[in-house]
Amino acid sequence: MSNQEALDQYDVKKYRTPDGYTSDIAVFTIVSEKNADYKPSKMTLKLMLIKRAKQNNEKQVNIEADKWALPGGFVQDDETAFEAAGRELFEETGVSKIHLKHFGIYDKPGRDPRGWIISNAHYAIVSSQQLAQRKADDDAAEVALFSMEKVYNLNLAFDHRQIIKDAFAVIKQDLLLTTVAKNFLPEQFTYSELQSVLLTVTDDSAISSDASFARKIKSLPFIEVVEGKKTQRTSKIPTQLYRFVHMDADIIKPIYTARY
Amino acid sequence: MSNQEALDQYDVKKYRTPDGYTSDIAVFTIVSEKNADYKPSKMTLKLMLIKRAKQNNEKQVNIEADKWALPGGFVQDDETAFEAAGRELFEETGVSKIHLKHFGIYDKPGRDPRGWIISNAHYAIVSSQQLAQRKADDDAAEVALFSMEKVYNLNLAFDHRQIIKDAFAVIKQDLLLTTVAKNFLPEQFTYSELQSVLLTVTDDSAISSDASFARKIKSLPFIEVVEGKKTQRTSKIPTQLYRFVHMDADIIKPIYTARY
DNA sequence: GATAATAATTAACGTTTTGTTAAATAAAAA
DNA sequence: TTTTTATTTAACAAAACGTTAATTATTATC
Repeated sequence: MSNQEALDQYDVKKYRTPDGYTSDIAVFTIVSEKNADYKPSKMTLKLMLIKRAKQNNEKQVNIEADKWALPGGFVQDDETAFEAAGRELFEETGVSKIHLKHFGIYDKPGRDPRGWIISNAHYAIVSSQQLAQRKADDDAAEVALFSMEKVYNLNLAFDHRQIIKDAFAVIKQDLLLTTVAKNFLPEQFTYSELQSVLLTVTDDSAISSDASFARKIKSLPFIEVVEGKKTQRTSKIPTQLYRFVHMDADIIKPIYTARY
Repeated sequence: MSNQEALDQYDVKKYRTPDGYTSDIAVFTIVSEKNADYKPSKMTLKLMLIKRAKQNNEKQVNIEADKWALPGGFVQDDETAFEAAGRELFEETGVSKIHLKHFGIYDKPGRDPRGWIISNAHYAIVSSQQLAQRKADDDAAEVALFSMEKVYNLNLAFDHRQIIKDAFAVIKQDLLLTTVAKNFLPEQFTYSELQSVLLTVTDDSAISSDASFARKIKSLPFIEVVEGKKTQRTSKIPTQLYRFVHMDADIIKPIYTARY
């Protein structure tokens, strides 16, 4: 018998199936408070949340209305959860070509009172300029940025508290173990700009010490000097610019060979 | 209006919903070829696959029959995909309390000819003894272990080729960046046993050099000496045993502070 | 019973990297 | 002209590394 015959016999309704398949996105941005000219700015990692409207598009009372939530929505049957996340993020913020990563599935029975609804969690990295732009375009829904400490005081929808906690853990790990930090930086950056990004998630002394980090950055195989290019963004004296080099494989440095 | 009213108005059938929600498991084991007494054994990382039966439980022609596939099945509406993976693994191998981790979602439209079927990918670590046990109990379905190289020559079901590729990448990364290696080892182990496990996924010279690795293992904060305990499993001269210490937080060593 | 063989472990040592403190630099601000 | 400041280099002792060789404790062999 052929595969086709097997297919014809297959009864798709044999098992109960989910009532919904959704994607949510933890949108991260780094806001930098520029204190003065010729100074590196203090950076803070923030998460964008939206306040759920009282009514949905059909003018009905919205589920989990008035609570803060991750942006997201239902996955269509012609796309993956990852593609849906990209689409929804574009609808919400107007930005595409941003860093987006799937990091987990949230499917505990009862997590959504509407039924058996599965959520795919993603995180995205968007520049604060891009977010500011969106805010100006559309102020229908309330949108705000929260630091890691402030976010847990909010009244959060569904199981978003847990998703957010996991999202912060994942982005912290990725910032330190991969080169995603590049998405928070301009294409060319100074050692202190990269340092500031990393210090939003770590207090490692090898990173926080200027002398150590400025010396170390020159020997990292995934970062290169931009020959002869300097900037005065962060200091009076012209400062060397660096850029990430394209790597086709991830860098994996075993915990068994690190220094402690 | 209350949340309850919102719930009553909510129409669960507004969006098309998936036709199936499944969990698949990449079951890894390490087989060690013991060449002789008083010698460390050569270890190889292998993946367990099952050959899909010609007929399903209802005596119908099975979908993707005769192809090799990851064990798995449908998630029930009272459990998470992760719980389903644990249940299915127990049904399949008879083992519980093994290391199990969700690592991805596979939901590309068309990936399964039966309809819109979403697969949750997990990997599990099972000792080869536990697998050998199962083989003896039930030889109805064909089960076999394949090395990373051999597996890609097989006729694989659905999109399992991609899932397997990703599973190998994830376990490689986890073996080097976390302490999951402990699940491949007895509670107490020699430096060469740990070394052999790591060498199944890396050829890092700091790990493959005996002198370096034997010196280094003593300074790792997540491994401790078992005072006064030695074994002759791997050498004529009694060899020091080590164990992993329980850590409540993951070790994260930034790529920005590593040596290159 | 002496000798060879072997995996684990330590020693030895020159090289590299680190942590730290201090000095040098170059431009702006006072 | 002097002060200020972020960056960068220098200097140097301490730590860690890569490597080769020696030591150890046992089993296997003769």
